[in-house]
Amino acid sequence: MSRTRSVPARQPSLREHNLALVLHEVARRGPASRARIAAATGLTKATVSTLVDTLVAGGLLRELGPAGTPGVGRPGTALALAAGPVGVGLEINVDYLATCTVDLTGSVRRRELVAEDFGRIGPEQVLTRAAAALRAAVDDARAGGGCLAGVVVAVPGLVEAATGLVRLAPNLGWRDVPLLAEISARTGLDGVPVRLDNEANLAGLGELWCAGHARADGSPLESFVLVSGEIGVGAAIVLDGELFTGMRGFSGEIGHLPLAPDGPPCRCGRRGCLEQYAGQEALLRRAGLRQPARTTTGRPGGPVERLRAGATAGDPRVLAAVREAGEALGVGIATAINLLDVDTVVLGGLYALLAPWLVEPVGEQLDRRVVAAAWAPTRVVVSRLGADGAVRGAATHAVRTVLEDPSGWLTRTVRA
Amino acid sequence: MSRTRSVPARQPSLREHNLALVLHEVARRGPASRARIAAATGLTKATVSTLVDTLVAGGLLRELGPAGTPGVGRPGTALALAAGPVGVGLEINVDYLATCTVDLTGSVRRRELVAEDFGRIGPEQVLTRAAAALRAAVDDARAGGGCLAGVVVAVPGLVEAATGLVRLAPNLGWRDVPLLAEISARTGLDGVPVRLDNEANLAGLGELWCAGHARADGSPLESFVLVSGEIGVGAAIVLDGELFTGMRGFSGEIGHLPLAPDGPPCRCGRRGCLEQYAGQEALLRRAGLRQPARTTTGRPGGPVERLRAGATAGDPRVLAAVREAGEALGVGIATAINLLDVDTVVLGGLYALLAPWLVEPVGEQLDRRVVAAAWAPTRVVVSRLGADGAVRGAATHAVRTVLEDPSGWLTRTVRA
DNA sequence: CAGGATTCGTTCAATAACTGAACATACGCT
DNA sequence: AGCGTATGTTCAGTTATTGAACGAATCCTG
Repeated sequence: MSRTRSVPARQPSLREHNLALVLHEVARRGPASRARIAAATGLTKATVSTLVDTLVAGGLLRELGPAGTPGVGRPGTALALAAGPVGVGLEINVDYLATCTVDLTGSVRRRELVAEDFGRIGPEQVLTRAAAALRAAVDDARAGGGCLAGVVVAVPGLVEAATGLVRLAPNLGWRDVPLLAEISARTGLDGVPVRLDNEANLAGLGELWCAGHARADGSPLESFVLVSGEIGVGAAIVLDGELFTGMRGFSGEIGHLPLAPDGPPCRCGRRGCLEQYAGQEALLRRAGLRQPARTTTGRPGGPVERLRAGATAGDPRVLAAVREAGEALGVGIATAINLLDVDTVVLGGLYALLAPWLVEPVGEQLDRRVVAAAWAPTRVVVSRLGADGAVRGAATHAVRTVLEDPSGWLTRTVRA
Repeated sequence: MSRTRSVPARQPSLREHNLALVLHEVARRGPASRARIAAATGLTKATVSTLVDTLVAGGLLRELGPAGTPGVGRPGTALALAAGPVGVGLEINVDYLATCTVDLTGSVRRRELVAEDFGRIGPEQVLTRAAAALRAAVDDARAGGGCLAGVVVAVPGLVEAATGLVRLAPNLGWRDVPLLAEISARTGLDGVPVRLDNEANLAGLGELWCAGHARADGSPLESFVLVSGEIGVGAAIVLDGELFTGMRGFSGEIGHLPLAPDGPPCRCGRRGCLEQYAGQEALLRRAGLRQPARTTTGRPGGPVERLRAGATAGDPRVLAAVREAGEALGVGIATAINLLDVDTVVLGGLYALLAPWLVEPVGEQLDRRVVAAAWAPTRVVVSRLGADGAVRGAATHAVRTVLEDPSGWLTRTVRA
């Protein structure tokens, strides 16, 4: 936001701002007439009319025809988001590859999931498969007449968005992989913006945009921390409806929070990290379940399902392990909340599946450890997208650029 | 920033933005001619001229007369910040009360410090003294012809900026004190905006604006975490030149980060909190120095000075205590950095005074525990304002509102 | 020392975009 | 059928930036 400050505001800046304002209004509150939009935004009916004209001409809004709303007065013609441009999300994970195509309205146009163990084969081959899957999604989108707004790739690990590098993805066995360059080279998507982000971060955005969470007063949930349990433990920080990525995109690394100086040894070289209590492998080990090949969240028959089944059946070892994980997680989340002062925690990934057994121990720790708990009560909710969050978030993130800057999008597509 | 999105941009919005742009340019890079400002901001010379006219008329800029810069071409007339409006900061602390008056250029007009033990007397009396000190500062500022832009009050504790309440200030023994209302009632400053914030937060802003820190490449330091050691341990989070306060202003509570489940008991009811290793009282106790009356940072002859003297003299108990505090602090800071991904830590308050003995252990822990350390090296620097930070930050914060929104300031002062 | 080169700041017509009011349109109600 | 009401468009008016032209002030050069 400070970046905006250093750029001059010319006349067209007004237009840009107000176009986005109108489009956002429709996106948030659904179809509405010009008059209603004017009232809601504070713009004049006249202005809204001209803005709507350019948005309709640009394929971002469409008229629904005379509204059937009964009432006195001339009925307005409702305006809704046009399907218009689409965004594509690609998720590369340990044991599957997923793509997702989403249009402006947020509806999913296409989903694909390729299951395969990617922890075993090298980055080269994974990237080839990923590029093929992406290519298929893009071709399909274009065949369907959609204009491609962008692509966002989700990877579990330490991701440097600015350079497009995957710095460290322990579960994939990657280190300093130039993912963006490789993907671009293998798909040849010229002119299409391709971005990269952490899987937990994108799951956070998915939860923000696609899950329809609401606070107690009905307003949308716009600030929260999503903790995502996989092999590691990651967190997405969403503040005022925006993802907080940190200076280089490395925010939310909560997995190696030290809990006990003499706890179990961690692969990071220290002891007693959160991951050693609440990570997937630790959880399985402590629950007494056999350690299988590395697998992520919630495949049927997978290890997490067995964990869930054990908990449901009342297996005392499983219940104890999950409770301990919940307590450890609660300590970690309390630390994050003390630092960030957000009031909502979303349990994601693995934790969404184990939520029934986690909510209580987590909540207990929060009540005990959040310094401002007396004045700022915290809420624990469960992810509604589960393992889908990251791809959904990625695809929506891609198409959302149009919503954020319709003016830029319009000029770009007119040029092309 | 999302808040801005929901408001229509009218014609005057351009003016507001560009006025701020021009004023910021002068504030950041010092006196400059109209032509230079135009080049730097990207605005036209014509536009800059009219903007400068209104800023000069409003008393925010002044002409320095023909510039003596040698060179071909007609010399420009340099424009500099006018002293113009002033901001007043008031700090209420455990053993002193401080006020500070700062003008637009950032220079301190007046400082006052009243030493007294405020931990012993109730809020009522403290507020009366504080109001008197504030009243004196305001009267003095007005007598000097300055127009008062605002007042900011700094308090060590959990502060709810939105309501003006001090929720919890353990060192003062306060709980749910309606500070803003009380101060307003006792000073009768009608029409002057009075705000409230946490002492550590304001020290962070002081460091941001008044200390002239620079990164390795010479650019100003705009993202950092300031850890401030007093009786408790607090942190200010500054991101992209803006203070991050959290949803309700409770961010940065790092003092009760759990380090060891079986560590020394803490007044919060749990064990092994950071405060029990790195807080002032714990530090004194562990160093084997007598526990005196509660006193804050760095009064000559005070306990912190004795600590410093002990370390300088090489007292092994003191050195061991300080090193342990540094290690504990390092763990806490590493946690914050893993979550936030900032690259600089500022040691403030007590820690600024003990910095020579802290930098090494803190740095060691950061190298070991920051997950992204290999790609995102962290830097530890020392506060340059020390105990002055909070008042300076508060006063500057007050006057900075004018810099952020000159247009609003101009209309407000014309009305008055 | 006169003329050219160069940079600074102002003036003025042109342009972009929002506003407000007036007006035509379309519907429900009596 | 006619009135009241809400919608959407048209048009003149206002605000603020732009671009180009111009006078002003200084340095450099022959």
